[in-house]
Amino acid sequence: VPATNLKKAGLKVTVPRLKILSLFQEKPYSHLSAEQVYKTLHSSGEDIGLATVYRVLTQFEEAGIVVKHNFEANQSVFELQKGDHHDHLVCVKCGLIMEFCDEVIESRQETIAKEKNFRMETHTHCIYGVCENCQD
Amino acid sequence: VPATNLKKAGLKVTVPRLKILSLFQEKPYSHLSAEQVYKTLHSSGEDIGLATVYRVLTQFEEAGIVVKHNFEANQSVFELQKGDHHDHLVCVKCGLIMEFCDEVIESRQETIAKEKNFRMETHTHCIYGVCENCQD
DNA sequence: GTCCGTGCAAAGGATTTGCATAATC
DNA sequence: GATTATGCAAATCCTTTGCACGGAC
Repeated sequence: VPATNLKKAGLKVTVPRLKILSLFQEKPYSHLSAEQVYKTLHSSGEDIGLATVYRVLTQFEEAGIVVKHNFEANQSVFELQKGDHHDHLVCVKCGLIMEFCDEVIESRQETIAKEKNFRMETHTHCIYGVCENCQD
Repeated sequence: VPATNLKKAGLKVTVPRLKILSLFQEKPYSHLSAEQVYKTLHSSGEDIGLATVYRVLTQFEEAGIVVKHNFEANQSVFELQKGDHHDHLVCVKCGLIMEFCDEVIESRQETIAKEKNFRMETHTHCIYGVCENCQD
């Protein structure tokens, strides 16, 4: 029901928006760069401009449909906002991305922000290392 | 003793490297972008090219003298490697960066990695929000 | 029909690189 | 003196923007 999701977000239903949203919904755990989205669509025969991909991803982020991460300095990646909050484990060998969520950490963070009179809005927490398969 | 630090890292002692290292050592808690380093040096009368600033910062990072962060998508910031580990709070209004370190969070992380048979190497943890001064 | 969305090409900003000169050891 | 570093300008990469056309409602 990608069309419904778009309407709910106050976005007109257009081909680029539908295709991009479907791409993320088909693989809810994928973390894609704008370039990857662009190339994937093109290899499926879709003729969607890279500028449009950037614009749509930005709109999706503002609408809370996707989340943007800057795991690496040179490019951002996007993943579907699945409703839950979670953080990431990233394998530095194979690029595998796993998710985790820990209540103890979540509540400690709030305490820390409070202590510093800081109004927390979001946070990112990413553990880098080697996944099970890459440890041979 | 910036010159000693450079030699220990296997880097020739040059004016740009000395000046850049001194800048970080004078303010051990500063988090500076390449552009900020460049501008600060110029307002002190130093004539150091921006390309050199980038090259030196990269070398310092490889030598473990500074740490690079991608808090924001569009530019990286660098801070002195002080030996300790710590994480960050970033003000989304004024860009202020504060540091924190929490033992509870640190140990929970290790537990999480262990549960997933993941060998943790590093991690980044960044809380975004509004600092005391920007809350008016 | 109006307004918003898109594609393309050009612009923008951060970072990197090529090359001749200048500095270090 | 040989080698490495620097400065400048040009190049590169990711991302954004201007504009005329096409599509959604």
